[in-house]
Amino acid sequence: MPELPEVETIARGVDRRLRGDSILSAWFSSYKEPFKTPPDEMQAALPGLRIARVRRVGKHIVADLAEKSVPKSVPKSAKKSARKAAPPARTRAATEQQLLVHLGMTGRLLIAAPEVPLPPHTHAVLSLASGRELRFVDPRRFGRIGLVSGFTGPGREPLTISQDDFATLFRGRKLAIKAALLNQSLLHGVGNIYADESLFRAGIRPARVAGRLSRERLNRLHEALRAVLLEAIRAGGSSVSDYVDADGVAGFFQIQHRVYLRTGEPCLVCGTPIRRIVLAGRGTHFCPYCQK
DNA sequence: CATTTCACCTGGTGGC
DNA sequence: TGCCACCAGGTGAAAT
Repeated sequence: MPELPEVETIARGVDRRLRGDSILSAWFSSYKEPFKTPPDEMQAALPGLRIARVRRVGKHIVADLAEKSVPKSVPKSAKKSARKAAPPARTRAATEQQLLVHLGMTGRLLIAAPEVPLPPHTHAVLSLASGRELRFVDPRRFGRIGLVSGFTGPGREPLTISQDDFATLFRGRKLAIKAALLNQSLLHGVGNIYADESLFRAGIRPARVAGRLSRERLNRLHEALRAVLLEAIRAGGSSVSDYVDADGVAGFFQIQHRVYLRTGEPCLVCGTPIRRIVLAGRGTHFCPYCQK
């Protein structure tokens, strides 16, 4: 399901519910695909960590994990502090762990009570101090979970990149602008829907060579992309709870697509039938009249 | 290096 | 109803 707006919506929902909770234990399925970090490693590392914050980076959901602060009333000094001189500052920042979740095409994060039966294709379950479980479910197994630190994502953020930097990304590139938009090491977070939708709004044919687009057209694309992503985030915000909660998979309240999956239907602006081609291996939808 | 193609999976849909 | 081809919002490895 997930491109930037969906992942943003999910990350916000999980953050609101789980921030401050901590991990008691972790279970992982026996498939190997979903894991970027060996499950036994995660199983060993996760218990005791506190979920400090959950946020989105590109299409990734990042949970910042912190050592559970030890209550001061239990000074361990009596036991061991004498043996090793403690390092002066806890410069933990560099080693701070992050749980990384990529939803692939069909991944879902669910928060449920333990007594709710596990849905089919559940690949990870974190038991939390609050008594709830965070579950990762993914039939197609394109999603990934891993433990990392210092994750910044493969590319630049479409919502915050400047017009100048946006234009620079495509300089000298000979690939189609649509393929460039999908390349996560340039911009991260844009997927097939919002690539098509932003190109439509900017009036640009998906097959145009990225490096040959005028600065003016790139500026228009920059703005169209921001606009459609923000609109989608606003629309998605209303259904976060349905998505994240136990078994409510109501899906997203999506904005109306203007070209995506509208092959043969009339363009909403000029009435010309929307055309579908395959570009960069993906179904690509555009209006042959409005997009030049 | 830049770019393209393809494999990786399961499930839903629509035609026959 | 059953069977089958095709499509799906993702990526990374392999090929070009």
